[in-house]
Amino acid sequence: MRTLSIGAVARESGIAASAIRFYEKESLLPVPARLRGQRRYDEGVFARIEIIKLALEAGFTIAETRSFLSGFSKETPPAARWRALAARKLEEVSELMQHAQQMKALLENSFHCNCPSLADCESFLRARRAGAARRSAGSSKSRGP
Amino acid sequence: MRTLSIGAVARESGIAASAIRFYEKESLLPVPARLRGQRRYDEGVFARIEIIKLALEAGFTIAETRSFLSGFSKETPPAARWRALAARKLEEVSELMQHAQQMKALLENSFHCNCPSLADCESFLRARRAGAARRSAGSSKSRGP
DNA sequence: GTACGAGTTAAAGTGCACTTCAAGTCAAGC
DNA sequence: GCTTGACTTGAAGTGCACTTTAACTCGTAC
Repeated sequence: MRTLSIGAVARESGIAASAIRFYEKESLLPVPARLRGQRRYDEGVFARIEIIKLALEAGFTIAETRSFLSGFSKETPPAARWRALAARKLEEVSELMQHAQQMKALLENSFHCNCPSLADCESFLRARRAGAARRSAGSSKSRGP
Repeated sequence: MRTLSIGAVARESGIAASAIRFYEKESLLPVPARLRGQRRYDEGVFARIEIIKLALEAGFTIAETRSFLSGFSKETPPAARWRALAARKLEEVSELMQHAQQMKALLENSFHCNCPSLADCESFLRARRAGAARRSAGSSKSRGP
């Protein structure tokens, strides 16, 4: 059975060895077996790393990602806590997507619009209206990813 | 004509006064008029702040947001540079949205899935396949917002 | 046997987006 | 006149996600 060094995992997963060690220290990755003092990983580590990447890229913090991962493990003692986190994060991710969508529209429009000023820009006004609607509905102070 | 103090703008826009000063220092906001040494804003500042918020929430850095804003102003000398930035950012925002979408699916699915381990989880495997497809197509190292 | 490359550690450093602090000015209310 | 509250400044501090550094150990190749 093939086991991999940290360097091999770094190359194949595309994340730095220092980041892998950091994730291990932060308990995002399990402490792997050792061969003469060096970490040895099996293929399963890639699945874990993919989730970590996904979560971090979607704006989860390290602590949240840890919770998320523990919510997935065989033992889920504080199921309620995990569900609450998931629900909250689901909202945040949805918001993030809305913002990204608006920014995307703004960027796309800015190619074929020559508004003299921001205040006249159609796509910007649309985005602003959407933002205002969201704000009046109940909002958050969350900084994106 | 109503002019507003920094405190009023902070309250109405929902961003801290310290952040407004910071944005001014970073040239995201124009230097406003002064009344007895204190900043006086007109209503137009809210439009500007909305774009700044949108851009930052969509993962733009301060420097990129500055470029974005200058791309919108009456004078756009380095139009090519701006278009290049916009195109690049458009890609990044699209990627961000994909990641967010995957994470959303993962979160939603994790409510009614009781996978014994990550490796068995359908929604996770879907996400992983999507990720792998993207990776092989050409990728980035961008950290989200 | 020694140079090389890849790994190990704890601790310090980095970049970003702000916030907080310390020390001050100013106008209004008591 | 003195307090209160909102503002001013530059400088230092914060939290996060890593990276870099320094000093070290191994196994392999020459």
